[in-house]
Amino acid sequence: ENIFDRSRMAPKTPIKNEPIDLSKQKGCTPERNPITPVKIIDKPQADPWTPTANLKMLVSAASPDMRDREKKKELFRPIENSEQSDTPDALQYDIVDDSTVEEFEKRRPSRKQKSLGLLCQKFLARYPNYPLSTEKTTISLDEVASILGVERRRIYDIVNVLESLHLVSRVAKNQYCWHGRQNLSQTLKKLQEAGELQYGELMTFQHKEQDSEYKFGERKRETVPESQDRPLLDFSEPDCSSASANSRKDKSLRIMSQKFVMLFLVSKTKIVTLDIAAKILIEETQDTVDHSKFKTKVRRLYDIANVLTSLDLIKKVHVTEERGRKPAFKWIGPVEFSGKTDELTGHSQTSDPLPETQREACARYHICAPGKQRLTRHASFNGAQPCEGTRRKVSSEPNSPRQERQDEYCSKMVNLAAVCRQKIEEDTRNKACGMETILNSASNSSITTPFSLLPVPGDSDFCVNPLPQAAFPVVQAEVPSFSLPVGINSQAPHPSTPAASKTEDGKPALVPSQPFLCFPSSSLFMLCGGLQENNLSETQPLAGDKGNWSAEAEAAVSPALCQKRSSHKCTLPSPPVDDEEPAAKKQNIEQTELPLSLVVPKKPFESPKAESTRGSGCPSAVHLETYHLDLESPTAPEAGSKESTKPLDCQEQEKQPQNRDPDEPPLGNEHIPKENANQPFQPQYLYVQPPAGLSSFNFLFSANQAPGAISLPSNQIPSLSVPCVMVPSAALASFPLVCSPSFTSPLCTDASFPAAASMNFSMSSLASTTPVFISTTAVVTPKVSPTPSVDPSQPAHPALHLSPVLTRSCSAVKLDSPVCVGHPVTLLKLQQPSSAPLTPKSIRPAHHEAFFKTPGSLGDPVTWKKNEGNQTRNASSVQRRLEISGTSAD
DNA sequence: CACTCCCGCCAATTA
DNA sequence: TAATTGGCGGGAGTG
Repeated sequence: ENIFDRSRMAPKTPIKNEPIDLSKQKGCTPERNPITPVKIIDKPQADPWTPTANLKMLVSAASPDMRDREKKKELFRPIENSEQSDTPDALQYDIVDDSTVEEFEKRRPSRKQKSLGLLCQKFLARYPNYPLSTEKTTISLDEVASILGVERRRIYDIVNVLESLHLVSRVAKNQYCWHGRQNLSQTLKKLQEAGELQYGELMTFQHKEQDSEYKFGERKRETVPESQDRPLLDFSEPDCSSASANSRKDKSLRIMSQKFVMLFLVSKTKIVTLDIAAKILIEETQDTVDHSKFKTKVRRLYDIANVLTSLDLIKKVHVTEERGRKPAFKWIGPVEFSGKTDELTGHSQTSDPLPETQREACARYHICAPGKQRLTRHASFNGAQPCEGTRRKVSSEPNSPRQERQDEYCSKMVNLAAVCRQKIEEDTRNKACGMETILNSASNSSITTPFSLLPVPGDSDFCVNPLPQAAFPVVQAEVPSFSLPVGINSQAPHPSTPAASKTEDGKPALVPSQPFLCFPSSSLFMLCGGLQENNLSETQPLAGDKGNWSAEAEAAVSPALCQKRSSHKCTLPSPPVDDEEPAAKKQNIEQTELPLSLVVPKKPFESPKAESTRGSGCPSAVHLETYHLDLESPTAPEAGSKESTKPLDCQEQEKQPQNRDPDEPPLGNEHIPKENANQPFQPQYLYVQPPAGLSSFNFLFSANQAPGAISLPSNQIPSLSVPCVMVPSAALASFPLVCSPSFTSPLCTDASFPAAASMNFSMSSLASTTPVFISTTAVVTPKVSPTPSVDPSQPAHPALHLSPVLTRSCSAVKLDSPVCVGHPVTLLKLQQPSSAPLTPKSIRPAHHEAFFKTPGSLGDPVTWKKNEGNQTRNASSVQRRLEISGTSAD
C-alpha cells in the first residue's frame, strides 16, 4: 500500500509533488501525457486505501468541528490533499490563488469539498487564464487526477466541459492542451450565433412568455434540433475535441455543455432554469420526457453548471415561478461579442471574429477560412491548437472513426431536426398563423415550385423560416437534402485550399460544425442553418401533410426538417403543384418534377465518380463528395484569390460537366437550355446575404445551373433554375464561398454564364420585404438585386467551396429526409431521386434510421439504420476535419 | 423532503 | 485485450 501511496503521494508529498506539478503544468510535458500509469496507481489505492477513503472515514467519523479543525490543520491536508487539491495547491502556486476560499472548504471532508465546482477551480488554478500563445500547455489527465486527488472520472467531467468551451482541447489520449480563455469569447460568440439559430425562437418565446416554462421547454425541444447543437459544438470544438473525443454518443457532456451555454447566450434574461434547460436538452423529440431521463439530465446539468460556475460564467440563482422557486443559473459572463474576441480572435484560428453580423462573418469566413483550414491541417498546430492538429491528422484518415463520428453527428442532427420539425409543425400550425399562411403558400408552392423564398421582414426567426421553407420546396423537388453540422470555423474548405478540402476525401470540405442543409436539387442547393432548415422543412413538408407548418424559430430543427421534407418530397413525388400562391406558384412551374429530374441526373453522374474516387467518403456522402471534388478542385485555386473565381468556374465546369450534363438536361431543358449548353455546368454559386429577416441565411446560387434558369424574366416570378444553396450565416462562416464581385444582376442574366462567377444577392435585395421565389426552373425574383455589393469581400467561388461541403450534406440529407419524414417509404422515394443524383451509397446512408432513431424522437421504426451510422459518421468526420483544419489553421 | 450532485459501475471506444 | 472515456443513475449529503 505504501508503495502505491507513494506514487500517489508524490504529489502530496512536497518533494515529489512540486516537481511533478510544475513540469506538467508549465512544461506541458508531452511525455507524461501519454503515460497512463498514474491511473493504475490510483485505482488500487482508491479502492481499499485511497486517501479519499481515509478522508471519508475521517470525515464521517469526525464531527463537523473536528473536520474544520482538521482541515485547517496540516495533518489533515496531506490526506485530503492526496485526494483533493489542498496539497496540490500548496504545491501548486497557482492553485492557491484562485481557490483560497475554496481550499478552506476543501479541507473539509464534506461533500462540498469534493464538489466538482471546487475541483474545477483547483484545476483551473493550475493554469493561466490567458496563456501565452507561444507556449503550449499540455495537461495530463492522470497527473491532474493524482494531483488533485480525485479519480480520473471527475477530471473527465471537467475537461469535457472545458473542452466544449475550448478552454482545452484534446491532443491525445490522456493529454489535453490548455488554451485558457483566450478563445473563450470567440467560442461564446459562435455558440451564441448557433444558439440563436437553434434556440432563438425559444428565447423569444421565453421573453414573451416567461411564465410558461413548459412551453418554453417544449419549444426549445422542438426548436432545438440537436443537429444544430452539434454543429455548434463542432464549431466550438472543431479543432480539438471533435476528432477523438467526439466518439461516444451525441449526448456527450460536451454537447450538453455547449447547448447549455447557448441557452444562456440566447436568453435575454440570461437566466436559465434547470428544468427548462433539461427539457431543452433532452434529445427526445417529443414531450415524452421520462422522468428518469429528466433527472439524469438535471444531474448532468449540475455537473456542467458547477464547472461553468467555477469559470465564473454563471452563477446559481433561483427563479420564482408560478409553481415556486426553481433552481436556475444566471449568466454572468460576457454577453456581447462584438465580433471579435480581442486577443482571442487573433489567436484563435478558426474563430475569426464573428464580428458584425453573422452573415458578414460568414462571408468572411468563407473567404478567409479556407486558408486557415488548410494551414491548420497541414501544420500540426500553432500555439494553442497544436493539439488539434494532431487530432486532425488522426481524424483525417479516411476511414477513421472520426468520419463515423461525423456521420453520427449528422444523423443525430437529422433526427433531432426531424423531431423538432414534427413538434414544430404542430406548434407552427397552432401558432404561426401569419407565417403559416406564407409558409403554406410557400410550401405548396414549393411542391409545385422548386422553391420560393419568402422574404420575411421582421424577426430573424421569421425570416429564417421563410427562407427555409423556400428552400424546402426545392428540396422536395429533388431530393435529398442533407443537413450538415454547422461548421463553426473557417475550416470550410476554401477554394484556396484544395488540399485541405480534399484532404479528407472531400469530407473536410464540409464545414464540420455548422449544420446546413443541402438540397441537391438539380438546380439548387440549399444550405441552411439548423433552424432555418427546420423552418424550411416545416413549410415544405408536403403540402398535404404539413402544409401549415410555420417555419418559426424552430429552425433549429431545420436539418431534420429539411430532410424530412425531402423525404416528403419523395413521398409526394411531384405533387402537382397547386399554385396556391400566385407568385410563388408560378415558379413552381417546373415544380417538383423538374427539380427532381434535374437533380437526379447530376447526382448520378457525380456520385459515381465520387464514389469510385473516394472510398473514404461515406457512402451516403458520395455524391456529395463527388460534387465536392469537382467544386473543390476549382475552389481551391480560387480560394487563394477571390477573383480567381472565374478560373475556378472554368475548372468546375470542366469537372462538373459530367454532373451537369445529367442535371442540366432536365434543368437546362426546362429552364436554361441555352445557357447550359453554352456553359458547362460550373458549380457556381451566388451568395446572397441574408436579408434582414433572414439574418442567418445565406443563399448561394449556383451560377451554373442557374444560368439557364436564371434567364428569368424579371417581371414574373423570379425563379431560379439554378441550384442554390442556402447557408446559414454560421455555415457560411465556415465556407470558403466567395461571391463574385462582379455580379451585378447576375440573376437576370448571366449568373449562369460560364465564366460568370457567382452571383451575389445583396441582402438588401432579399431584404425581407420582398419574398423571393426561386423556381427550379430558374426564375429569379426581381427583387434579387443583382447586387454586386453583397460581398465584395467574398470571392465568387462560393460554389466551389461549398460544393464539397454540400456534397456531403447532400448525402446526409438524403438519408435524413426519409427519416425525418418518418416514412420509410418516403425514403425510398427519396432514394430514387437521390439515386439519380446520388450514388446508391449516398442514399443508403440516407437511410436515416440512425438519424431518426437517435433521439427516439420520431420513433422511427425505420429500418435503415445501417446507413445512418455510416453517414453520420462521415458527416461528423467531415465536420471534424473542417473544424480541425480551421482551427489548426494558424 | 427537495435539491444537489458525488461516486463509481460498466459500456462504448480507442490504442 | 487492455486502457481510456464517459453515460448514467443510485443514493448520500445539505438545507
